[in-house]
Formats: sequence, C-alpha cells, structure tokens
Amino acid sequence: MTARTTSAKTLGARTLGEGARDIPEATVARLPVYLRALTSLAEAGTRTCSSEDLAAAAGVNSAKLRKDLSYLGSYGTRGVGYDVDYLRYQIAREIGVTQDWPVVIVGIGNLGHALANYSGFRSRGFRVVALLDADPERHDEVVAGVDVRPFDDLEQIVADQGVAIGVIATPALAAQDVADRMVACGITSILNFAPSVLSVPEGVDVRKVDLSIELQILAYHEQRKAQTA
Amino acid sequence: MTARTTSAKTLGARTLGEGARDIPEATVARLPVYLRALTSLAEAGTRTCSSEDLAAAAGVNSAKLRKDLSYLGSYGTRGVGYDVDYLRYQIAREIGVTQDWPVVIVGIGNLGHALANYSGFRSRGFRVVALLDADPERHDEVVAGVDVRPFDDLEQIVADQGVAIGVIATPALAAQDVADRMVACGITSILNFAPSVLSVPEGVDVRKVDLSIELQILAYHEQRKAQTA
DNA sequence: CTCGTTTTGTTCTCGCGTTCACAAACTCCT
DNA sequence: AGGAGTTTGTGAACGCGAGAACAAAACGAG
Ligand SMILES: NC(=O)c1ccc[n+]([C@@H]2O[C@H](COP(=O)([O-])OP(=O)(O)OC[C@H]3O[C@@H](n4cnc5c(N)ncnc54)[C@H](O)[C@@H]3O)[C@@H](O)[C@H]2O)c1
Ligand SMILES: NC(=O)c1ccc[n+]([C@@H]2O[C@H](COP(=O)([O-])OP(=O)(O)OC[C@H]3O[C@@H](n4cnc5c(N)ncnc54)[C@H](O)[C@@H]3O)[C@@H](O)[C@H]2O)c1
Repeated sequence: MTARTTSAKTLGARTLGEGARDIPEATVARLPVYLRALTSLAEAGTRTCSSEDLAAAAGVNSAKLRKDLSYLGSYGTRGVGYDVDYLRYQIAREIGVTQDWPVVIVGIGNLGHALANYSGFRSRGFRVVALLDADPERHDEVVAGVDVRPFDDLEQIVADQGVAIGVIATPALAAQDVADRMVACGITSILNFAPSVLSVPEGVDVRKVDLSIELQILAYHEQRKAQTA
Repeated sequence: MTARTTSAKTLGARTLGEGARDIPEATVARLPVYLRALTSLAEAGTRTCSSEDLAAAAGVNSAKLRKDLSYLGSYGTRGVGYDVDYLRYQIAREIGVTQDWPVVIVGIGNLGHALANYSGFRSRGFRVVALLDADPERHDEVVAGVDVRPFDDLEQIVADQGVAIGVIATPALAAQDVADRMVACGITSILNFAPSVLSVPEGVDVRKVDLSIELQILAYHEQRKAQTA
C-alpha cells in the first residue's frame, strides 16, 4: 500500500547492536492500538495486566498480542504478566511517539478544520506547526491557535521546523501537486485524505484514508446480507 | 478486523444459481479503487482500457487487478481489454452502489460537520438522511441541507427510512453506547471514527477509521529512516 | 527445596493473498 | 484463410500472517 520496499531492507540493516529489528507491517499497525489500550488501563489504575487482559482491551487474540510484543523484546514476566507503564513506554519508544513530530496540514476546508481542531494529535506526540491553504480568503484565520498561511510558505516552514510528516486535505485534483511540493522540500511521510492515487519516489511513505471506500466495503457486505436473508 | 465470520459462510450459501460467489476480502477492499479509476477514465473520454492502463490508474499490479476482476466474472475481451462503462457498471453492481444507501451520522461536532458537508457521499450512492447529536445546543442547526436532530430520534428515523448504515463521530466514551443503540434498532453496518474498540454482535460489520493510528504508523517508519541514515 | 499454578515466548501448521508465467482467445494485417 | 501480435483469465509457486499448542520461566504454598 505504501511505496516502501521493506523487503529489501532485511539484509541491508546493520547486524551489529540491536537497533535493527524488523517488525512485520501487520504488527506495526497494531502497536498503536495496544498503546491506546494500555493508556486506558493505566488511567483506570491498573499496574499489571496479562496478555489476555490487554488483548481483550485491544480487541485482538491473545496469541497474536504476545507474538506482536515478542518482536519488541521480552518485556513481560512469565506467571505474572506485563507492567502497564513499562510496556507502554517500550511500545511508545518503538513507534517513535516519545519524541515530538511536527506536522503540516494542507487544505483547510471542511476536513482540514476538523483535523486542526482534533485534540488526538498533540496528546500522541504530534504537533501541528502549520495550516496551509492556496485560497487567500482562508489566510490569517486562526484555527485551534494556529493561523492559516499561504501554501507557498511550505518550503520555509518545513525547513525551519524540520517537518517530516505532511497531511493532505485538499480536493483530489490538487493532491498530486501538493504531494510533489511536499516531497521536493523534504517531507518523507504523507497522510492523504483526498481520493486520489499519489505517486511518490521511493523512500517516501504514503498512507491514505478514504472514507467513501470504507462505506462501499460496508455496502458490499450489507448487500450480501440482504441477498441471503 | 470486523466481527464478520466470512469463513463460516462459504458452505452456508446457496449453491444454486450464481449469486453466491465468494469474493476475497482483500479484493472487496480494492474494488472501490477500481471504480474510481474507471470513473476518471470515463470522464477523460476513454472507452476501452487494458488491465495495464487500469492498474496504473488504480496504483496496483496488473496481475492483481486481473485476478481481482476474475472473481466477478469474465468482463474483458482478450486482445482488446475492458469496456470502461460496462466494467464500471459491473463493479458498481457487485459492490451495491447502484442502489441508494441511506446513512445516519451521529455526533455532529468538528468531524461530523465535515462528514455532513462531504460531497463524496451522495455521488457514490450514499444519502445522509439524518444528523443526530445528544447536545440540545446543536439541534435545529442545518448542515448541508439536513437539520441536526436529537439522538433519541434514532429509532424513529432508522425505522422510517430503512437505514442499515450508521456513522459514529462522537467522543470515544460515547461510542459504545451509540453503537449499542444503533444495533438495537436494526443497523447492521457501522463506520466508527472514535478511537475505541467497539463490541457488537455477530452479523454486524464494523469498520474503523483511526487517524492517529495512521500517523503513528508513519512515525514508526520515519523513525526507522532516521536511524539508518 | 519441591511441586503445582500461572503466564509468557516460541514453534509449527494452515490458509490467504500476491505474483509469475502461460495457454486461450481475440484482432488485425496480408 | 492464416499467421503475427495483444491481452485476458487462471494455474501454480511462494511468502506472510493468524492461531493453536506447548515448553520455559516465574511465583507461591507447604
Ligand atoms: N469532508 C470530509 O468529510 C471528507 C471526507 C473524506 C475525504 N474528504 C476529502 O478531503 C479533501 C478535502 O475535503 P473538504 O471537504 O475539506 O474540501 P474543501 O473544499 O472544503 O476544502 C479544500 C481546501 O483545500 C484548499 N486547496 C485547494 N487547492 C489547494 C492547493 N493546491 N494547495 C493548497 N490548498 C488548496 C481549498 O482552498 C480549500 O480550502 C477532499 O479531497 C475530499 O474528497 C473529505
Ligand atoms: N476532529 C477530527 O479531525 C477527528 C479525527 C479523527 C478522529 N476523531 C474522533 O472523532 C470523534 C469526534 O471528534 P470531534 O472533533 O468531532 O469531536 P467534537 O467534540 O467536536 O464532537 C463530538 C460531538 O458528539 C456529540 N455527542 C457526545 N456524546 C454523544 C452521544 N452520546 N450521542 C450523540 N452525540 C453525542 C457532542 O455533542 C458533539 O457534538 C472523536 O472520537 C474523535 O476522537 C476526530
């Protein structure tokens, strides 16, 4: 789904030390879920939990959970379980959310406004450093404490703040252009909400969130249910 | 990822006729992408396309595309390719977007507003029939031509309009309650934007869209890139 | 110290999905 | 009509991920 060639990396990484573990993509996608479940448990005052407990909170199979965690190392204690805070820190460190990631959002329309106002960003290590839009009428509006600036400020902001992650919330037609500009000035991870296929050079990760695809998948199953009934 | 037990269905379906084809989940998830690519091609005036062309437009491998399409039937012509309009109709029919699906959205905050204003719904066979919110201050506001109504109107609306698909855009804490109410009054497909694990009975499909998980996956890969560099 | 209990970490097996490769089928040109 | 060139549809090989099952490790009781 991404432009990334994870397979080629298996041999390329350094064999020295232990910074070269290769975590399966399916596991990476579940680690944030575990992180959220652990945070819930911690807030509820739980100090320790078994793989069964955590799996239930995360909505997965406990065998799968243990296998996933085993890729990170042995952070549990047999016969006891996992220390909630300790495991939480280890997962957070592995994902990289112990540090702060500056993020720019491009396209401050309906969706861009909602994203800018979303509190789930900051609480998970992401900091919205800029809101950019091509339409001059949007400029100087302040959304969630950040003011909307011209799209042409992109290069300056990315360079100044060391931005690596960009979010695209423009119409589909503009998305490829925006992505090209982002890539050109050094952004290497893109989250795309526009319904368009982006082409980016190797080494740049793209993930897309496509609402209408999700609805169509639901519709397909709904139709099947109606047929058999 | 969903609560659906597709595996158990393989035998249960009727063997008579041809309405019982079992399309792999991975393929179902790509059909909407092909549909969109075909629409683009049609709008550009293309009447016919090869699997290479369509695969490029959809951002996938052409072998995968052909195999996906083969689950629907043989709608291409060897040596020629696919008729764009004909294939488009066949995929649309298979997914179920030739009919109109009424949808309710619950939780008309930042995200709910954006969703209600999203034009990509109607253009793909989804019709927003109601916007519901528990907060009385939101009521009677009109968003995109639909007025916001009390959450307690849910049962009435679902019954009157035959709604099968519900969208949850409330805070995480309310999501499970909303889902329970939806299920109780007959909704069998849920699209959940709240960052919480929903538990629903068998036969109900849940798909979740979780923005911060997507960002964390990007962050993970970003961190890896930084390490090896 | 030993035994039983609990729970992790890992091995093994199975099924699904991806990709390659090619025969079958169609068009067009001579 | 026949052969060359295209492009589909699918059989087969392969790799990854899910889940079951179990051995290894920790803990507590006696
Ligand atoms: N609204 C939703 O709920 C929703 C849901 C899913 C997907 N989407 C997609 O997200 C995208 C945005 O949706 P929206 O409803 O916010 O649209 P919108 O029209 O409200 O906002 C788009 C914004 O992008 C800006 N823009 C246009 N071209 C630009 C460019 N080249 N550079 C920078 N900014 C540019 C516009 O000025 C506008 O402010 C669309 O592609 C849409 O399909 C929206
Ligand atoms: N804003 C975003 O971009 C964004 C992105 C990803 C995920 N989310 C998630 O989507 C959800 C909504 O986000 P938001 O920013 O729109 O929040 P919000 O607070 O702006 O809106 C939530 C709305 O839900 C209503 N509500 C609360 N409890 C309800 C109930 N029991 N029944 C019906 N309605 C109820 C509230 O009155 C409010 O209008 C949250 O779970 C959030 O984590 C938001």
